[in-house]
Amino acid sequence: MELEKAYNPKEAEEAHYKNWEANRCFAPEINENPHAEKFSIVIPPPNVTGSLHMGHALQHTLMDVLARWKRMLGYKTLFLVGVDHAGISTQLMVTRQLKKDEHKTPQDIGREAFVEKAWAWKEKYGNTITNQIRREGLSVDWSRERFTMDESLSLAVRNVFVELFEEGWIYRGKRIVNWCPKDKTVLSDLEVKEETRKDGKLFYLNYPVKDSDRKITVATTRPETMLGDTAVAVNPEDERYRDLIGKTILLPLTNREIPIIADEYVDAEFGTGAVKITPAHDPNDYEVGLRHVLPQINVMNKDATMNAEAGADFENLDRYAAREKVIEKFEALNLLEKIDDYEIVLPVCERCKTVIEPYLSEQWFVNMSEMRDLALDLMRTEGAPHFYPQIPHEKVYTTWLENLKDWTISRQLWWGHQIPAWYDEAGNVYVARTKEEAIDKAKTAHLMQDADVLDTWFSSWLWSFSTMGWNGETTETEDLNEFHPTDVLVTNRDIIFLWVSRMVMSGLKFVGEKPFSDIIITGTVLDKNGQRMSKTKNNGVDPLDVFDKYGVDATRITLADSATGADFAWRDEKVESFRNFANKIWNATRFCLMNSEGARVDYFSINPQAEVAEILAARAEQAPELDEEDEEILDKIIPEFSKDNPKENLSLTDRWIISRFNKTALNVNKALDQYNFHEAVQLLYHFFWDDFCDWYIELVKDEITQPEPNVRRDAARSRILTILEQALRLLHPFMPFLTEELWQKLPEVSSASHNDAYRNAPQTVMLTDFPKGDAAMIDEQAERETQAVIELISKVRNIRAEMNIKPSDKPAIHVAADADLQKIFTANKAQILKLARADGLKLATVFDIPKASAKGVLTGGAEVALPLEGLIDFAKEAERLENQMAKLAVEGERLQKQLANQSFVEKAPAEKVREISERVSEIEAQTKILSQNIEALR
RNA sequence: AGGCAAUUAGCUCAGUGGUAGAGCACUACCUUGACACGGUAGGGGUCAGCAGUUCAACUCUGCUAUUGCCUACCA
Repeated sequence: MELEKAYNPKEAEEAHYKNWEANRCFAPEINENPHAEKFSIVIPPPNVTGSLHMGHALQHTLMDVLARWKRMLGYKTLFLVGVDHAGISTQLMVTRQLKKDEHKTPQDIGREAFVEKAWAWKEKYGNTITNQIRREGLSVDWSRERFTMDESLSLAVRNVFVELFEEGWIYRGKRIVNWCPKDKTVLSDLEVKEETRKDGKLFYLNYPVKDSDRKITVATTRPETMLGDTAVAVNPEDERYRDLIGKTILLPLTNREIPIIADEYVDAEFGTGAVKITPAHDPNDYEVGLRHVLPQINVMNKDATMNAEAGADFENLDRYAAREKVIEKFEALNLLEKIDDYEIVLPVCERCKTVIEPYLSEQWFVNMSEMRDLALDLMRTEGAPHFYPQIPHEKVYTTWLENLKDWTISRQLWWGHQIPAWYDEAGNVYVARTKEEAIDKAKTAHLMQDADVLDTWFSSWLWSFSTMGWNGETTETEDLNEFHPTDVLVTNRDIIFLWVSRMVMSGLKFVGEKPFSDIIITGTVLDKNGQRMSKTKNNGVDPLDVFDKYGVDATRITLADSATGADFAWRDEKVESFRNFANKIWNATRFCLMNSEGARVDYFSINPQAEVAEILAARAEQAPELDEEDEEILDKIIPEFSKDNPKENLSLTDRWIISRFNKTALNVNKALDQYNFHEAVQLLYHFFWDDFCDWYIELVKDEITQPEPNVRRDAARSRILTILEQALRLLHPFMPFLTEELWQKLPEVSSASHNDAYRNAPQTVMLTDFPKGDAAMIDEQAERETQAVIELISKVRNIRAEMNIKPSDKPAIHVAADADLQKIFTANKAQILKLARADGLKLATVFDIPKASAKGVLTGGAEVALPLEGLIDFAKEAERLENQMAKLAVEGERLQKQLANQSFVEKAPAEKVREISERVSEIEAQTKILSQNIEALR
């Protein structure tokens, strides 16, 4: 089979995803093992109006790596996907479209028609993000795809609302809330962001005191709110104003008299020490107002224009126009003290960036104290959920819970879950699951449902279990039994409060268990300058562009490699290097396939012990007529070799790569167990590139590429193919498309290593057995011996490069070494000569070589020399050796000093002391050889 | 204002109480039948600064500086 010269991701991506999805490979039911352990992840539901960004790509990659890994390990795996209905965003989109297409407002068409349009919008555009999730290669079970406004999930919302109301945790009340005048809805504290304005102003207004010629100066950033002032407050201890407390102010521009009150809230040191109090337009003033029983005068409409309460001069003016007009009038009245420049921090709407107006209105709230305590207890008693990284997230989470405030859950929107509360004509409220129930309770049919909907988070906080069929009435389903709690949640730190903590609280409250055991908080993907990506800065990197340019697999493994928990700057150079890695894998496979005739992928080819053991065990138990067949298999797999000691059938190089592979597999599993994605990627990268490509392929190349079929060649071909196949499995969770593409091209894979749980499933690498790594196959001796071969080759190459020997020149290699090393070098002579580009290998215990040679020292006191008659520059060679000696001297000196230190020898662990003295001897031995060699050159 | 984190090679980042690592970039050589998205060999770091604990500190502690994030905001 001949492959293209380079990997082309596009085709593979489309074909394989379609195939996996069509064959339902992602559904947990593909696992036929009734005793399989369970593994589940629910995706944080992206916004239905949204599209994929780097943060998603990062988190999705990690989730999919875990899901694919566990699935291959034989876990019955549920990776559940869905989107949320994004109340405000969707409403904005639909409103905009309505205006564009029909020049109408939502009010023009009415609630029912608007909601219909929103559903139509969702059907038409709402699959953008889910298609992008397919593009990413996520192994999510599409048959269980959920939407927060699905019937069952909506029922869950209603039931939860009713339960919390009946228990007294949900209440309705008039409060100062964060009001977005553009979206015309309340927002929770968490949906409000801050924006610093350097061009802000602080206005100083003079308020005349009644029956006096004195004035009190108050400072404000929002002068228009003075129209709603109902008091001026000073600190009770403030000498300057003490005599004025109890007097009244003639509030300019109105005909109101307002009291001067004393309240500790006022900081005498700040500003003028006197504060205007506007209870209907400021949260602090609201509190002051309650304490002093002040009237609350709301001077604004819901769109932040002034209302009739503001007076005829101001009615219908926008808040900013009103601000100017107030200032003009104060100036005209000679009551404007001054205007200072003032850097101001404004609260803005997270979505539309409109400046939030603190606004007095009636809303629904949840008192979270009971649920908060459940979550805090869980952390105290079980340490759950366990945060990765634990620091600092666990502390941030608990601290926030400890200071939890009530949650504003009503939203003045039409798109969402309408609040299940009805009012009779007298204004009494009836909370019920359905209108019928409400009528029963109210004993009248003349009921009006609350017009507001619930915060989108009020449905997504139920996500871990509402997606599995819990709706408050059905509370037990097979999925819940099998897959809840989920194993791990992967998300970013921005929604620890908005979502994570609330999910924990709802899980404990409604299903009596945590929603997930572990939670991975990823870092933020920054732009290449380390700046946060944002639409305003237009510095975002679109993952889809990256997919197009470098392939999905390269992007995924880049993200996994970057996932250490810390923020990181996105650099194209990095994904480029992983694109190169993908290409390396492609070409290594290409090489193996070019030389695959006569070979088969068979696990026993790299573990003949297992094969022999299995056959001998079968022979012992079963009828003797199997014997002939067994002999045949033995002959085929381990031809010509000892059947009594199968390990000897493998060459040193084979034992080495098998050891390296098993070590890598063990460590990759260990890294993934700890969610250490970076470590796993590094292990895979270096195993594949350094061990497999740079050394293993090169060392076995001659044998593999023999043109004539023979048993040794074919056995070697089987081994390299088998190791490659195992490596592809190991890489699969990170690079699903490339590995599938290549795996499909391998010669038939013997059944010996198939994953039993998926025996009736289609042939795909994603349902093979994930290599766990076998400690028994780690062979430290083989690693040491191969290291010696590698060191020898590298040393010769180093000398060649430093002495500028042409590639075409092939000197002989002289080695002085002990008997053991000589044996190893002899056994690998052919490879050494080839890779070092040499023409002969002369082994001896003691050197006897021409003076004109370049020499090098190897570990263990062995020496290597290249005779370079006529080529060598004696002075240059001496200099080269002296440089090496100088380097050793620096290290030796430091270590000598350490050994000379009495307290080091006494207090340091004996092993450490021994290690260092051994190293010192090694350095001394090498130095001696080097100086002899230098001497010989003179 | 309070809290937290970071500071390691030119760049982006790993890492560990016991001789500093990767990728990219850089230098020299190489179009050798898997791969130039490649190969071979190299150069490059007082691990922000100061003090302390320790036989030993890049790693632990404290302080300082710079940067970033979060929380709360005073009109």
